[in-house]
Amino acid sequence: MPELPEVETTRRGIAPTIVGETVRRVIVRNRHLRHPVSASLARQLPGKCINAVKRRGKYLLLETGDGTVIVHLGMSGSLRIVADTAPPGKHDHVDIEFNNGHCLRLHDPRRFGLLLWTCADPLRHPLLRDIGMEPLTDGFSGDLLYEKSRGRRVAVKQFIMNANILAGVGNIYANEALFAAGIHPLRPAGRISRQRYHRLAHSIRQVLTAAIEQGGTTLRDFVNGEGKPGYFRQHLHVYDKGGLPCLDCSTPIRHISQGQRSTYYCGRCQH
DNA sequence: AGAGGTACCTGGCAGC
DNA sequence: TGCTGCCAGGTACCTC
Repeated sequence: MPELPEVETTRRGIAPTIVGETVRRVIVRNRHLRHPVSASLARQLPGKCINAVKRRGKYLLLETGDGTVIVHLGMSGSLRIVADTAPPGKHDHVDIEFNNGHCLRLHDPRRFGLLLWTCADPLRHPLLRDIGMEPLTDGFSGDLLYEKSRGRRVAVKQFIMNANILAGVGNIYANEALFAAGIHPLRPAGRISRQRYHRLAHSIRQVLTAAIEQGGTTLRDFVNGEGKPGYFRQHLHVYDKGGLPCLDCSTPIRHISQGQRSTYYCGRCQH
C-alpha cells in the first residue's frame, strides 16, 4: 500500500489522538512481520508517553522520552485508531492501547511491515540511516537528483524509487511524476539533463503534495487513521491505466514491466 | 559500487 | 463452483 502520501496521511490521522497519551498495554497477536516484533516492545512501551509522531520516508516514528517505535506498513499495512474494546479482525497483528481508551491497531495481511522498539537514535538505525532525501523538504531539488544520477545507467524510474536516493517515492508516484514531467521511465538516469531533473523534482513534489491533500491513494487496502480510504486514485493519469487513452494526447497508455514492477507511461508525451 | 534477480506473505481476480 | 496462475502500494539480501 503505502508510499509517502499514505504514510503521511496515517501520521496526521493518528497523531492528534496519541500524542501526549500514555501507553497502557501492548498486545502482539502475531509477531511474524518482516522482522519479528521484539519482545522488548510489549515490555518497555507501557507507561511511556508518546511525545511526537514523525515520518522518515515510509517509516513512522512514535517517539517517547526514552525510546522510539519504528513502524513500516509494507505493501498492505495500515494503522488506525479504534476503541480498545473493538474486537480484533483477521490480520490485526498488534494493538497499542492507551490510557484514554483508544487503541492504535496495526493491520497487515501480507506482513511485509514491521514494528520495532529502539532506545537509540532511530535515524541512525540500520533501516533508516541510508535513506535518501526527503522530497517535501526545502533541501530537495533537481540539482540533487542530477548530481546523484551522474554515471548511473539504471532507468530513471528505478532511480527515483531507490530509497537510498529519494525517500518515499514508490511505484504509483514514480509513474505519475514521470508522466507529469514528460520523462520516459526507461531513460537511463545518467542521461537526463539538469533542466529536466528540475522539472522532475517539481513534479514529484506536486504529485506527492496533491496525493496527501486527497488522503493518499487507495487501490485495495489502504485506510487512514480513521479507517477511511484515500481519494487520489481518481487523479491518477497513468498508473493502472494500461490501454486507456492518455488524458493529454489520447495515445493508449503503455504497460511494461521494469524490475518486476509495473510501469505505465504515454509513449507520446514521455521521452 | 551498481544492477539484476529472488524471497518474504496473503488475497483478489481472470481464465479455464 | 472450483482450481491455477498471476498480480499487487516494499525492501533486504544475494549474486555477478
